Amino acid sequence: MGDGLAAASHLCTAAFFDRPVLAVAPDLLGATIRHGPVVVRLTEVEAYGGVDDPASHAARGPTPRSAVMFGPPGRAYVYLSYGVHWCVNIVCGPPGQACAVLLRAGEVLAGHDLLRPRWPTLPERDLARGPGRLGRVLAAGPTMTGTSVTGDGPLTLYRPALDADPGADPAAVTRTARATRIDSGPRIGIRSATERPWRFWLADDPTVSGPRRPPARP
DNA sequence: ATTATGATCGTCT
DNA sequence: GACGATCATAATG
Repeated sequence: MGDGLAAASHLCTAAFFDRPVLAVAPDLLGATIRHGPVVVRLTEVEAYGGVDDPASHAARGPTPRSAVMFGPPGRAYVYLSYGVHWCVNIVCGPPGQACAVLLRAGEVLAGHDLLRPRWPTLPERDLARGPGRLGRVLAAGPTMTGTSVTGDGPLTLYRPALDADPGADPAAVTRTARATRIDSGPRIGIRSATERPWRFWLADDPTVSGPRRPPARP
């Protein structure tokens, strides 16, 4: 391959996403997502709990927009944020639960030739820092909604390089093989269910968009 | 460094 | 017609 992906070229399977969203979300940290020549290592995600989560777009049942989340896991849900930014989620869990993981930030590993001319002054660590900018470097758009991220669509997700056993059962892909600590805290930019610490990030990673320290324990 | 504001449009009421 | 799972820019301490 020659682009640095060799150590991380294990596809995330549909079974990887067919687990509780609170298990999938932290397991996506350190994973890489690719669209064409652009590759990003994920450093920050948020879990959304579907029908039981007031902060989720799926909270009030299926609508034309949220319908994809009610379908099978491993597909992309792309929505327009504030009329400006296209943000990427991955559907998780069994059909009907409408759980998803919002990809919030990452480190660009490949594709600089394409990206750098378009944002010549943006600091390296900011290229995919925040869900809007991450969606931007991935060229996310509405037509991506419903496409699979397990190999057949424009977006492809690869398991973390440190989870290197190709035959491992998805349920065994845990933090035990991970070198980096994971922190968690409240999700960003929402007004309900703010008590749920469902935002996850790689501790001390400079590409994380929000607060990099977990809230103080009372 | 932090804070304020405009942009901009699909989605749902 | 109102409201965002946000970001860039400008103004201010």
